[in-house]
Amino acid sequence: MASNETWKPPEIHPDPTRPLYEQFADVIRTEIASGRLRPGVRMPSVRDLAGTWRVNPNTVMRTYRDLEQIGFLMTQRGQGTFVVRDERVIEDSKLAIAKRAWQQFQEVAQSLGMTVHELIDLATQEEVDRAHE
Amino acid sequence: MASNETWKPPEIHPDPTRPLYEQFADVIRTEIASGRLRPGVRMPSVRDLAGTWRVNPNTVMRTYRDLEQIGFLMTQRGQGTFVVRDERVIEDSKLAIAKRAWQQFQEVAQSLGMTVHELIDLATQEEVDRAHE
Amino acid sequence: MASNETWKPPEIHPDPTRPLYEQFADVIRTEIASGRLRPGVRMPSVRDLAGTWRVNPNTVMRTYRDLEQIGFLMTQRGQGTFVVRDERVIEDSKLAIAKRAWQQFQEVAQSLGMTVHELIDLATQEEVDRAHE
Amino acid sequence: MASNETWKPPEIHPDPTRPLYEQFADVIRTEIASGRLRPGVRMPSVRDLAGTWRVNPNTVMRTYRDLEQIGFLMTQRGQGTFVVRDERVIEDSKLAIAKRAWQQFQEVAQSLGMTVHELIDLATQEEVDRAHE
DNA sequence: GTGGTCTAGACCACC
DNA sequence: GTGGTCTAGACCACG
Repeated sequence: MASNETWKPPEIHPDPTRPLYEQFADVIRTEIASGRLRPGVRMPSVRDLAGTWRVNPNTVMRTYRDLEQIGFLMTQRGQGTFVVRDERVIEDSKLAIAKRAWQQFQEVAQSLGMTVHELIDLATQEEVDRAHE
Repeated sequence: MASNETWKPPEIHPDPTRPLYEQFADVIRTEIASGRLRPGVRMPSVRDLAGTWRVNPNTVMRTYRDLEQIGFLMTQRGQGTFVVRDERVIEDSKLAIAKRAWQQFQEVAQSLGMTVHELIDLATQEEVDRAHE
Repeated sequence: MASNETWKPPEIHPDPTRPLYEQFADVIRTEIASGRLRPGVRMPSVRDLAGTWRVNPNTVMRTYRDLEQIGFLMTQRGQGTFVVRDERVIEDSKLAIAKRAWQQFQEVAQSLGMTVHELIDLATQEEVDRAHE
Repeated sequence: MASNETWKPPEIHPDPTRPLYEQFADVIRTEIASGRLRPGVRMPSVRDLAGTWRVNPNTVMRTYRDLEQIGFLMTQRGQGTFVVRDERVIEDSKLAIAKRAWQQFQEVAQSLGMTVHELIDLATQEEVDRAHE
């Protein structure tokens, strides 16, 4: 069932203001989405990855658990943790993430009484006003 | 000097995963941005709002303090807490909120290895996929 | 004992972030130091000044009490409150205030490990650095 | 990643008229500016410093939070609180402190109806007056 | 009456 | 172990 391909964990540059486990999940998600981490590949063991990234194993464990919950990884007891084989599951997960992010963005727009387009315009326009202060 | 308008605090539905004081600040920000809470209006006293929302006064105080620091509210000693009169400050704060929301959205896109346009397309065009289930 | 001269309280523009009684004391001190309020002149009654400035009489009372303590005013029971007659007392008070302000400034300098001259230079130089950001 | 240097908290002599958390922030700011507390050093834990100074942990936490907001400290979740590494941030903060101190000094001068130069002269040349007492 | 400070102590998230 | 949130309640400064 396991693929023989391997995966080389990228270097990390953690932002100390966000939870590590969350940033690690982002990294792995990106690796999967970009195709560098392919369906069916076996993930490094929690201990190995924790060693590579010089962090507490509990932190990596939490990352794996979260990625399992959103459907990117699956664990087989005694065998290890694998990238989910069915690409459709991954696509569905990406879709769920996209929808959630978009919904949150819409909520901010609504909370400011604006449309999403107005909000994007506001966020991306460079402040000309500041010039004459 | 103070406005005689009043404001009726909306009902709250706290999300247990985020700090109350933060969610309260979001609620008040929304009320201001939407025009329901207008510049110059006096806020309910810390004790009153704490009573209405059934929380500890310190929690409301923390919310008021944070909103004061980012320029939404101002306190007059012994008089109460007021929505800032200067609309420009509010506009500036809206800009900051917009930029933050947009940045978070961009980060999600990046973590999935997509552009923001691709992410928006994905989030808004899911009906096609559902057809073949 | 009382002078027949009178004093017309200036208009005030309170800064809502500082105690009123403190700002009022500043105003009266300035009036005395500038010669507009002369030694021996009888101050308005607490009620009158509170009426003129539209504030709580307790606030004016606190101001008078503080100015009495630093030697600018003196109260004669049943007669009212007067600007101290002896100019030397006022000069001494000014000196005390000056020394205290200067000492505080020196303490800040020391706390930053700088001389007062360096601190003044730092505070008054316009930031050239900011230009290239 | 963290520095191994340590820091011995100085003794404190609280002034009962000012908030403890504010005085604590002043103490720490002084320690940083004077070089006794160096960039990257780990601060004592909230609980430890509260024990050393015999105050409630919440009070120390408030100090740390405020110093974090103005850019002196930074927190790493589960790891502790550290003096910010970037010396530029500290220089900026020093500038802000200098400007504030100078502004307060100017305000005193204004409240006495004097220029800052006259105020400095008055504060530093009092020995002449004393001669004729 | 208003906001603000401080304490004591419980409970949680993170590493 | 770390910091962070929240509560309960006392006490103070201000107007």
